[in-house]
Amino acid sequence: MPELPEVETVRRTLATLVVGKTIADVSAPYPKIIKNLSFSHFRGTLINETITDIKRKGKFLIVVFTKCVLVSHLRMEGKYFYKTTPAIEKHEHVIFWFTDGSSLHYHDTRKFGTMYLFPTRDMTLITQLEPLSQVGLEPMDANMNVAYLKARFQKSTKAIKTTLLDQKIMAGLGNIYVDEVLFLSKIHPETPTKTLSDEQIALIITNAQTVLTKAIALGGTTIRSFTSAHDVSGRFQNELLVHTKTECPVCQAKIKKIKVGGRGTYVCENCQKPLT
DNA sequence: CGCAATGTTCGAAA
DNA sequence: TTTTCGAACATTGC
Repeated sequence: MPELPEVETVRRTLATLVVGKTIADVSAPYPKIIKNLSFSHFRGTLINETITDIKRKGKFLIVVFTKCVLVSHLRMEGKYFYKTTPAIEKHEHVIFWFTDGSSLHYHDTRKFGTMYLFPTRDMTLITQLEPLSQVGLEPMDANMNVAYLKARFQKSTKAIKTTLLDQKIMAGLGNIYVDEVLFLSKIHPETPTKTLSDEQIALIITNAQTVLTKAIALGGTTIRSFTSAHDVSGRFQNELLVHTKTECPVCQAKIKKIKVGGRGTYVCENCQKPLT
């Protein structure tokens, strides 16, 4: 469940469940999820730590403890399950056990997710280190504007969809929302990035803000139900205009499914003018 | 059996 | 040297 709105939904849900909890122990049936430390160092640093806040930057979840910070990326299928019974299920790779007997289980069928633990709570410092240092401005950031994107679009011959999926440039959009944003902006996903006009760049920013804000308000998008029960399900899937669709809601033309940068892409070639 | 899947990264090719 | 492209990561479900 991972584009910005889904991660934000997880952040909000988790905050109500685990802020104030203290770690009694940590186990990791699949420690490869942890990237910057050995599991024993990870575990040793977290034991006795209390969660004070949960933040987010782009698609990264940031769990703030008393003296350390956990940065977690869900990639394609990462999920957190809060439990009051100790059973460990299949695909749960890292488990945080709290002193009150409850626990937080990181579940990820494809094992693509990542975790980084920093032994400090200086966010200014952590933000300057990998992986957060690579995160670009979010569409709703006060500093996001046409000049910022234009400077980064300047020399790129890549398809605009591929560029918008690059988190170093603009953070937050993933495969679903980028299709929606380009549809609303009437821009074909294969348009070479550097050929976009200022007006089109402005449209991309406005529409990205609109789409993400609305998706957050609706708790994100839940399409394709993966294994298991408990899952934070959103309602934005009912608002999708092109992604997963077969007919354009504006002109009724048939929506095409193409491949852009290796990703399944939905486009109305009547509303989103193809190149030349 | 083959392919695609809400993501990112790394090596090879251009 | 820099940028682009596609395979790879690991697993499941259609």
